[in-house]
Amino acid sequence: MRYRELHRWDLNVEEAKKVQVELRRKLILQFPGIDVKTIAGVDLAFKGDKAIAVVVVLSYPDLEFLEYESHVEKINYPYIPGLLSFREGPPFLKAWKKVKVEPDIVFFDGQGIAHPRGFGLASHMGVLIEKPSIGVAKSKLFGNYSEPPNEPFAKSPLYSPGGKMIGYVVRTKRNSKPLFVSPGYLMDPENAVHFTLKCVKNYRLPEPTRMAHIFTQRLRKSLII
DNA sequence: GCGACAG
DNA sequence: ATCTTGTCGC
Ligand SMILES: [Mg+2]
Repeated sequence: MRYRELHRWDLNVEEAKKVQVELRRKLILQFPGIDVKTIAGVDLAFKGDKAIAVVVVLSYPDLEFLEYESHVEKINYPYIPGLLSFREGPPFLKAWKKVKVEPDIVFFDGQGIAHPRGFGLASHMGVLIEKPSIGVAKSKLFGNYSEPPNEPFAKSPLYSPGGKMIGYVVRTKRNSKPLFVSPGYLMDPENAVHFTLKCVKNYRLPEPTRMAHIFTQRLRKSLII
């Protein structure tokens, strides 16, 4: 699959934040009513000085395995809250380049627009690969919310300090911590939650993300630093 | 200055 | 994210 090279990656904190502010104008927070037949999940693992990126493509709505691609390279950026895409973006894009089955939607393990500058990992990658994307994070980075009831499918809106609704806090499994779901690119909060829940089976994480995480750990254990 | 802080 | 074994509870 292809992607756009809109900026450099070897940037300091100030420059990286500037890129986020400049690129966020390209965001389209509306889902184009397309026919969804495939959904991809993305995740990364780390070992020593290596970053391991995995992309898994599943059929939709059956969620059957279609393709798995990975890429291993040297870690080139530290983890800085708010700048996750500069650490995980480059390895992911190289794995993405190897994908052959076209994904209609891509799930990322992190935030979409629920971000200090409205441009989290899912939004950033969505703009570069020009695909509808959704941010499915396991914890909060930005925003205010009230805890959703302890029932499967319960959800409560996530708001930015200014009062704008930027996503939903979703309970995908009883007695499990909720997920922070926000639209990345070519997506809206309602559809982001819709597709996330349609991809959930008997686990907290939606299948595309869960599968990508499993493969990422499997590859990590078979990797010799 | 202090607390928050995706992975 | 990673370091790490068992243990508690649904
Ligand atoms: Mg991850």
